[in-house]
Amino acid sequence: MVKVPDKPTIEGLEAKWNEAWEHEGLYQFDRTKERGEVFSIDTPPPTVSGSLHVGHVFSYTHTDAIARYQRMKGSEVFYPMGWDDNGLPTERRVQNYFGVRCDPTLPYQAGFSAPEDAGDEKAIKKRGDINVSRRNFVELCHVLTVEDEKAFEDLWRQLGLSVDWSMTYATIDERCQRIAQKAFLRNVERGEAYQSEAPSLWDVTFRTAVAQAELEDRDQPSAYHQLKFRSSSSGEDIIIDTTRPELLPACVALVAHPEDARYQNLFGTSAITPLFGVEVPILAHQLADPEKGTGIAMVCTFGDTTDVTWWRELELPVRAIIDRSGRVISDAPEVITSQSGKEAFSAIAGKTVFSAKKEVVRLLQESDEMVGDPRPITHAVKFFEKGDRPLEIVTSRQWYIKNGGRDTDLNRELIARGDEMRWHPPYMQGRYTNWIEGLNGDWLISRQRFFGVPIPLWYRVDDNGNILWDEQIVPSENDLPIDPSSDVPSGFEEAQRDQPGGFVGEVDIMDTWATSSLTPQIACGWEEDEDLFSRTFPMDMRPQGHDIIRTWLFSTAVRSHLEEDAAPWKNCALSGWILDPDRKKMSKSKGNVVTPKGLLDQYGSDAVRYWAANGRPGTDTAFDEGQMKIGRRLAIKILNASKFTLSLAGDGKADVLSVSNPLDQALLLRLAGLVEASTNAFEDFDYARALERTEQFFWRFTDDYVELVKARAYGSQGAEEASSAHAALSITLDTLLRLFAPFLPFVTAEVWSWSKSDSVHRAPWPSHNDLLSQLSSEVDIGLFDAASETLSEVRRAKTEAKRSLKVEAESVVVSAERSHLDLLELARTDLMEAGNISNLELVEQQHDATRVEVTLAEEN
RNA sequence: GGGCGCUUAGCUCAGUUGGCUAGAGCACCUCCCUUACAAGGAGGGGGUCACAGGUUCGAGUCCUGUAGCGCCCA
Repeated sequence: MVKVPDKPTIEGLEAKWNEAWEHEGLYQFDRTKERGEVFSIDTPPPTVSGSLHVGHVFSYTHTDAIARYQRMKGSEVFYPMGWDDNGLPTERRVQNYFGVRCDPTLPYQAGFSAPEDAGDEKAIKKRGDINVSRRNFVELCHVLTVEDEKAFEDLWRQLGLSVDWSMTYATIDERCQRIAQKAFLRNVERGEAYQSEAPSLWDVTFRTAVAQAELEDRDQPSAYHQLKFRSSSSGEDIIIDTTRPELLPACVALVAHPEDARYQNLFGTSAITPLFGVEVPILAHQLADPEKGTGIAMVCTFGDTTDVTWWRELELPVRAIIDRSGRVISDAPEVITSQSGKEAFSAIAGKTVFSAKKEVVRLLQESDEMVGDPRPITHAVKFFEKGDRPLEIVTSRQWYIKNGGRDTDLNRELIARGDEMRWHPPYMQGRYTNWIEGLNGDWLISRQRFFGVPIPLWYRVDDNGNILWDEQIVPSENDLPIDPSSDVPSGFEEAQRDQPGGFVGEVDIMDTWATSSLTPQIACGWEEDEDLFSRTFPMDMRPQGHDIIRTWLFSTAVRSHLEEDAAPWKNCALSGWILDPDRKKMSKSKGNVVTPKGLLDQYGSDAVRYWAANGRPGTDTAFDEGQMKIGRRLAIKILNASKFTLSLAGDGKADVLSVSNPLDQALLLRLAGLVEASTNAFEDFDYARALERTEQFFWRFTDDYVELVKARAYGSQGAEEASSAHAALSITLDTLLRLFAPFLPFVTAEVWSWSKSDSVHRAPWPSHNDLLSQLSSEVDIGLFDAASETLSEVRRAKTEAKRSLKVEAESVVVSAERSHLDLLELARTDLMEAGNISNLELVEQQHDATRVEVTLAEEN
C-alpha cells in the first residue's frame, strides 16, 4: 500500500520520528551479538557546562552518519552517550549559582539541601558563601548538571543522533567514580602511578597544579632587567638579563652555553647575587641561549620550565620563595645570611609577584646593582588554558601516572599503539606521535580542587603527628567509590582522623582526564560487566576534535595500554573545527558561538546535518547557513521526487528483471556505480564523499532521468514500457533513500514509510553487486549521458530563445559519430516526448564534435 | 626555531592511483507558473588551479624551492 500525502512537508518530522524510534527501540543495542558483529563507538562525552554550540552538532553528526551506515550494513551498533560534568567549569558554576565554597576538611553533612536563594545573586552576596564539605559540594553539582544533561539529550534527539539513550553515563556518577578509582589503584599497585615531591606548574587563581597537556603559551608584555652579579674570584661584574628580578632570592646558579666564548673562564667559579649576597655556581648547559640577553642567565627555583630542567640536570638545591597563593613567603631562605640580604627580603615578604618585582627593582636601583631601566619586551608565558594569570612553579607532593614522558621504552610503546589504529585522515597520526615524542614528564593527575573524583587513599600519621606519605592506606575495591575526606579506612575510627597514630585522608582529587581517559572502560563495562566488555572492547571508533589529540586521545591510549595492553580503538576519526565568517575558531571564550537550537528549528535537523556532513574529515569548516538552506531544499526535493515516483510506480514490482528499456538499464548501471562509490567512501570513514556522490546522482536523476521518462511512465508508450520505467524509478528511489538515510534520517524515514512498514534505518545497505548481477552485460552506461546532454541542448535552445520549455521543437538535428547516434536511437521516443520534439533527425558525421541544432515552432 | 595542514570562480568548497574542454552550490544575469517540486525549474557569464622551477607524451594532481594563512609544539 502506498500512501503519499498531497502536500508533503518536512515540518514536524523530527518530533514524529523521534517518538516512533523511541517507541520501537530502533537504536537499542542488542547485547547478544558477538564481538565480530558489533560496531562500538566511544562517543566523547561533551562538557555539560553552559551550552552546546554548532561545533558539537558538526562533529557528532559525522559520527552519527557512520553509526547509521554501520547499522544498515548489518553491524550491531554500540553507541552510548556520556556527559562530562567533571571538572572546573561545573565547579565554578556551582559556586556562583548556589553561593557555596567547598572546604574538603569539613565533614559530610547528611540531609543538606541546596540553599533556597540559589541563583539570586543579590541575596547570595548579602549572606556570603556557605562552606560545605566535598561530598555536599558534589551533590550540589549533580543538582545543576542533571538539568543540563536533560537539555543536551533533547537537543541530540532533535538532531537525530541514533544513540541508545538507555546507556548514558556521567563522568561524576558513582559508577564512573568507581571505575576511575579502581583503575587508579591498579596503576598504583603496578607501580604506574606514584607520588612525588616535585616542582609542578601551579595556577594561583585556581590554586591547583596543572598538567603539561593543559598548558598554553600566551604572549605577555614583560621587561628585561640587567642585574649585576659579582664574580667571587675576580670581583668583576657579571651582567645577566632576567624578566623576573623578584626571584633573585631564589637564584641557585648562573648558566651559559658550554660553547659560549665569553664565559669559558667563569665556568666552575661562582658569583655573588646582588642585594642578597648569596654565592651561586656558574655552570654550563646547552639550553642557555647565547642570543638571549647577555647569554648568561640566572637559574631560580622556579621561574619557568627551563629552570626546572636546569635544576634537575645540574642537580641544584631548592630555594623556593613563592607560595601557593602566588606571594613571596615570609621567611627568607636560610642561605641568605647577611643583614642587608635579610632586610631586602623582608621588604618583599608577603608581596605578590607583581609588587615584589617593583620592590626588588627599586632596591637594585638604589644599590646601583641594576644597569639602566627595564627594557619592555613581549614573550611567551605559560598559562593554564582556563586560567588568566601566568603559572608559577611550586614544589609540592603530587600524584603522577607514567605516560612515557620519562621512560623511553614506554614512550616507544605508546607511539607504536598509534600504528594499531586507523587514523582518519591519516596525517593526524603525526600529531599523536609528535606529542608523545615531545613529552618531558609524567602525567600529573593531582588537582587541588573539589568537584571531581577523589584520589582514593589515606595516609598513616605517626605518634608524633607526622604524616607518613609513603604509608598509604588503600581501600578495598569493593568499597569504591570512596571519599577519603569523609570515609574512614577499615581498622580505624573517625576519631583517629588527623590524630597522632591515626590517619589523614588525601584531599586532592584527580584530574578530569584521569576519568575521561577511561571512557572505553566506562562505556564497555570494564570490571563490572565482563560479558558486555568482551563484546565491545577494544572499540571500533573514537571520534573527536583534532585539538585534543594531546589530551583526550593520548591519555585514553595511555590508560588502555597500561590496563589492557591494547589500543583502545581501531579507528580514530578526527573532525575539524567550526570557524566563524572571519575564519576564527568558534569558542566560548571568543564570544563568537552560535547555538544550534534555533538553526534546527529554522532549517530542520536534516538541513543542519547536511551542512555538517559536508565538512570533510579533519577539515575546519566555515559556519554557513547557506549550506543549511541547500540542505533544506534537498530534503524538500526528496519529498517531492518521492511523491512523484511512488504515486506513479509505488505499487509496481521493483524488480530489476522487469527493467527492459535500455535507458532505464543505463540508469541502474550508473546507480550501481554510485552505490559502490558511496560504500567505499563510508568504509574509509569519508561520509562527506558518500554524501557528495549521492547528492550529485540524485540531482541528475531528478533533472534528467525523471524528465526523460516522465511521459513513458505515464503510459505514452504502452504498459510494458511504462512498467520498465516504474521499476527503474522505484529501485532508484529505494536505493537513494538508503544512501541518504545516514545523513537525512528524518525525511528518508518519512518517505520510506509511505510505501513500507519497516524502517529505512534498519534496512540493509544496498549492494552494487546485487544490482550488477541482475543487469544485462550489454547495457551501455553512456546512453544516459548521451540522452541527457541532448535534452539539455534542447532546453538551452528554448531558454536562449526566451521561450517556455514546453514549446514545441519542430526539428532537432543531432550530428555525431555513429556510436553516439546508436545510443540516442535507443532513447528516441523518450527524448522526443521530454523535449516536445516533432522531428528528431540523427545525422552521421565523422570527425567534428557532436552538434545539436534546434528549430523551435513559431511564436503565435 | 621544529612539525603538520591549507592556498582552485566574488564567497564556501569538490577534484580518489597524473589523462578529454578544471567542477558544484551560493551570489550575479536571463528566461519559464510545466500536471513531483515557485520554499521551484531551465539556462548564462565568471578561474594564469598562490608563485617559481623540475619529472612526464601529458601536472590542479608527483618532486624541489619561495610566499602567505592556520594549527600543534619548543
